[in-house]
Amino acid sequence: MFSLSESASGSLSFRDRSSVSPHFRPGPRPPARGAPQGAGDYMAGLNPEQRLAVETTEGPVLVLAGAGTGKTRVLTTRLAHILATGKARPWELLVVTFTNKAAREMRERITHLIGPSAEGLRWLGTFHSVAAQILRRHAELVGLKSSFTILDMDDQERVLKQLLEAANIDTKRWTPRSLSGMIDHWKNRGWTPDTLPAGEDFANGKGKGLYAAYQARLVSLNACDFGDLLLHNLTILGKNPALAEDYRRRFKYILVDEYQDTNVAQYLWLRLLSSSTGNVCCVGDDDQSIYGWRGAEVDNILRFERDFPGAKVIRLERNYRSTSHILGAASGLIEANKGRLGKTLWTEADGGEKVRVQGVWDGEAESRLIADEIETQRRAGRKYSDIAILVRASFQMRAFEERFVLLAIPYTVVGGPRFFERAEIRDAHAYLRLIQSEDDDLAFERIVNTPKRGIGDTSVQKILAIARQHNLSALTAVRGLINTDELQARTRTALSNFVRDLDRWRAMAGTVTHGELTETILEESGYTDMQRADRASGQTRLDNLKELTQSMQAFDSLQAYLEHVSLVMDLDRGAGEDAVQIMTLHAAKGLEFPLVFLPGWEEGVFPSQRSIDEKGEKGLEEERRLAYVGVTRAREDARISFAANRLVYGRWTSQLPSRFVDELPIDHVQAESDTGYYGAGPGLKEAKSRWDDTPVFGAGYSSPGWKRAQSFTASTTPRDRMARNAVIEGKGRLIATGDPKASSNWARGERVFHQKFGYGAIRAIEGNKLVVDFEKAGEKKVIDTFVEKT
DNA sequence: CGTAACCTGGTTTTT
DNA sequence: CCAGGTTACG
Repeated sequence: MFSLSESASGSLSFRDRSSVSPHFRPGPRPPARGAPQGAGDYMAGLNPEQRLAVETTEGPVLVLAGAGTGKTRVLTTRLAHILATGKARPWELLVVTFTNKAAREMRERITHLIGPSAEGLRWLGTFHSVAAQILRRHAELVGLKSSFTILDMDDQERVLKQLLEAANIDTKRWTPRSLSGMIDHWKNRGWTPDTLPAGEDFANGKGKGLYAAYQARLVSLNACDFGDLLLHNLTILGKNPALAEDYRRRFKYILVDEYQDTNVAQYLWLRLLSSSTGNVCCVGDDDQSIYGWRGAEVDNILRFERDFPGAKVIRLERNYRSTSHILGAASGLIEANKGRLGKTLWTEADGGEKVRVQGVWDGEAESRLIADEIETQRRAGRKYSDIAILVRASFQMRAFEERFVLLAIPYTVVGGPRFFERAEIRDAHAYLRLIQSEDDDLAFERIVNTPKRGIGDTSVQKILAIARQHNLSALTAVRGLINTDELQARTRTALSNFVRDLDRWRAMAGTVTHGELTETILEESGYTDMQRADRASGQTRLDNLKELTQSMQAFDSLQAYLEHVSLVMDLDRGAGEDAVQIMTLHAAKGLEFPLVFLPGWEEGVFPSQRSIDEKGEKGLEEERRLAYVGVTRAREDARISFAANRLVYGRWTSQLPSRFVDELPIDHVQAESDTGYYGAGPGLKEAKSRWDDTPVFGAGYSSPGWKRAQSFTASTTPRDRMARNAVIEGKGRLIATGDPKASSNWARGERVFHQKFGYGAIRAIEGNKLVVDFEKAGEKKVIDTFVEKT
């Protein structure tokens, strides 16, 4: 499945030959793709701005590429152009992306344009994989061996937990996870323990010390984490100007994809590898910056012209993906953001369907609505794989999955737990790592008693304590402990068997393939037996392990394989089948679908409460960009929905429609509501409210939800009527009727009835929200339009 | 040393 | 509500 090629210098490049569904291939449509090769031909079909972006090779360039404007095409053509005109040779180009998927796609497309010489693009990869390549060459400058291992988050947290415990810090109050987040954040900003600014801290003054201790521990494990790959680069290049100069001369042209998602460390790294007048081309879209929460600085792209004086800015604004209504809705939405460079997307694809906005009673009704619509579309000839459901958070996925299983609609969840994060895969890797490196204490801990060998926690702790005392690795310590009286006889026997097995496997390593070796280890260690005994999920895990041993065969060294796994490997699962795609909005970036459903546009869900609480206006703007990304994924049809009630963590909560719904320009939107929270105003004739004629939900449906909706429909309180007549105001935007400032006609202590919660008394009034003490359901916050006076 | 009750926290996620 | 982790017991 994976092919590996070794370039002259010994560096490795990987390509995944597995086929990928065509819908995962973004790219401009009208100009024919795959133009015939030959000098100049690669330019055919580019529009003037795209052509300019390709031909402006000298000096700093910022390409602002809006959604669906053919960004990848421009990037690859630009590279082809530089190579075809002989301005540089493949190994003189530095090309960085964020994801492996993007890197892989770029390599494929360049290969398509220029042929096999694309193999020479040694410095094309993710920030992290390129940084890892550089770090392996100079590892000794930061105290590592060039064979260092790269820890994932799990390992990282394990180390941190030990450090926290050693420092007698309450790991409940100060969790390893939050410390790991903190350290990550520091590394993202380019701060080492020495340069950590005052004020940055963890656990009341222990932050700096813990950070330093963690770094020291990593060195002793001959390991580094993801953040270190870049941070160590900064240290090495910063302290060795001659070396940095060397790299600057080497990289004649630098190309950066998704520049809006770079963090400070990545920015500094780029600055070290380029001069301010250098040939640096950054491509991005400030409106699609959605990774601020993990350190991305939109500022980097907003500041580009100041950072690189004389930089040329080229805007790609012609959209080849979506209809004008979709584009209009998305553009209107994003206009509400302040900090942006500004772009106006346009298309020649006029008309199409307006973006449909639908309000429903609850989450269940929402999934029912969407599932029904999918079936309708299916009958009309649309493929399942043309349809995507994009959610803000993964908890929203379950409702759809349940519904789809019920109706036998095929679906795939994109993202989710990753193959290499599964316990069984990590266990197998731990065995391999321990064979590879005696120092890998983390691997030792992981598998010393998996499967059970009678080496319990107390024994392991004792071993680790002794190892630390003598400054030895755990495994080395064990070799000694086998022959002393410090451990119980039974434990010693178990340990000595374990060590003997390890040594035998290590001896085998040279004589058999990695796949065979892994199979032998898993069999002889009893690991497979352990899984076979597990009726519940043992078979799945064994299947996963089978897949693992197979994909390993393609690598010619264990070291190469392990590097690939920790840095590069990701599997395209579920691609190719005809199935509805369910994924988060984040996972959808860069993809496109004919029909896109965007459920859960409710305050608190989207925008998510936390992003607003934690980051205020900045967080809100990022959420809005996320909404923009969501809408612009759609080619023909975008459907937004929101529910009035939702089950969150097992509790019913009343929901307000998202402010983003209000922000959609009315000209491009068709709105409907089942609950009356939004309705058809005078100007929205075509969006006939279902209130007046047909029952809210289709006939034949009979769940409690239906009854609730029915009785709710029948209620005629004044506020209900008001709510139904949602109005269009001001500059042609939908305005929610739930006006927080409307004078309340409720009184504290008043008895009310709620369709879902029953009878209760009003405790407090907050704008249009009431805190009600319900007799059965307890205290709840509800929207006033959903209760009646009794 | 292993299992069962209990508790707690709970976006987004790549490398 | 529910998964994962910790504590309390046998």
